[in-house]
Amino acid sequence: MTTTDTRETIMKAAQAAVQAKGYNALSFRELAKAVGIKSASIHYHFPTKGDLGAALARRYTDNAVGYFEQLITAPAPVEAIFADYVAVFRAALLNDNRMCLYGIMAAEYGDLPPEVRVAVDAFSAANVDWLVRLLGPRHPTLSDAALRDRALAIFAAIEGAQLVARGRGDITLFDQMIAAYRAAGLMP
Amino acid sequence: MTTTDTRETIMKAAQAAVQAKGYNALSFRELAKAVGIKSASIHYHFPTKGDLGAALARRYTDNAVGYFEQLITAPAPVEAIFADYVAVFRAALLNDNRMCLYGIMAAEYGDLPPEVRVAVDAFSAANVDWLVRLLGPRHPTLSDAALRDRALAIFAAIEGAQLVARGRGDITLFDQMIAAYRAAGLMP
DNA sequence: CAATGTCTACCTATCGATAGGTAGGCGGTC
DNA sequence: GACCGCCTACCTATCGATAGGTAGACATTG
Repeated sequence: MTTTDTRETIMKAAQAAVQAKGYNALSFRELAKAVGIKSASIHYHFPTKGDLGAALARRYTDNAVGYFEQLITAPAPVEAIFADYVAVFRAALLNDNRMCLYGIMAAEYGDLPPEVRVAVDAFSAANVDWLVRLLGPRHPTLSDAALRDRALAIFAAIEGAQLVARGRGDITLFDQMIAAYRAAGLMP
Repeated sequence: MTTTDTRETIMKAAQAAVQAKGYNALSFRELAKAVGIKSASIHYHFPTKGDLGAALARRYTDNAVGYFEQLITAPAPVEAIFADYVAVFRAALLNDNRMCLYGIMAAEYGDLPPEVRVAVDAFSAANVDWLVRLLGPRHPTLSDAALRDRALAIFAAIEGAQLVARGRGDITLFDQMIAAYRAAGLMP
């Protein structure tokens, strides 16, 4: 197995574990078992747990940014693009009732190594930036600050809906909350 | 020190620790140190960590329900009562950037003992019930189901705002998100 | 072309620290 | 004298991390 393959496999398994049980509950031994190597070999690829956590968050953000970029350049109405955006968060729940990596790491924020924190922060910033770009043309009267507040509020509402729906273990609740947000006029 | 006092002290310290770092990061030794007793003595009051976690969540819900009941019976406009409701979640952030106990435990849901899970679920149910009672008269045209969806969406949005504001370490962001929700018409 | 050195990607074995949990003793109060 | 509240002392399991080694790929050099 090449370096890249194993590194990828580790990150995939680690991300799944964090999304299911949190960063704190991620153990090198369990992770190694899932990958099929020894825990010492994880340290070869990621010297410390903080390195792994930060790499996870960075890759998560990069992947999201890439996909969002692809979405926003598509010749589709804002409503359709936004629906695809929401579907990303919905997909996490569909995947064995897992959380968005950001959401679960944000909850554990107080216990996160500094390098993981900055990587986590980058995800929310990227989402807000993207939402501002998407919604800006739709709200020409809003000030830049008000637009950013709106974007942040939308992002937070989606994260919250995920958090609550996950606790209930019912993905239809997520859909209903998104529908309620839309009905209230918070989202397109 | 009487049983009640120590038990109370343990629960206070435990709640603060969980709200700051999560249930998983709560350790009997650190907790004992904070209280000023030995970890074995914690086990006297709470045989297992699950017992402690469940007791924490139950008390948290009970306290909230009691306070909410007091709020809703006050002769005040819905807007004022709702503002007091939101202030409860704001207060957690003010208290050393901590999370609502529900929010942080919901995020760790996948790694929670069953008895803790049911106690956590009770909190969201209590909030939805209360919000339905508060907002019902305000939305006479909404069906029962739609009203519950709206209540759940409001609760989730507040939790999400707390989660995101906490990551940013900026309580004014929480206020701005709540303002954005209100401006959009999601909340009174 | 063969010997040498270096690199990758793992391994075994172990470290000190800490996790939750338990058995039994000791002093104080009713 | 029984019970309550807390203690000392300990257990097993697991944590992240480290040391040191090895098999094989690959390039370098005489």
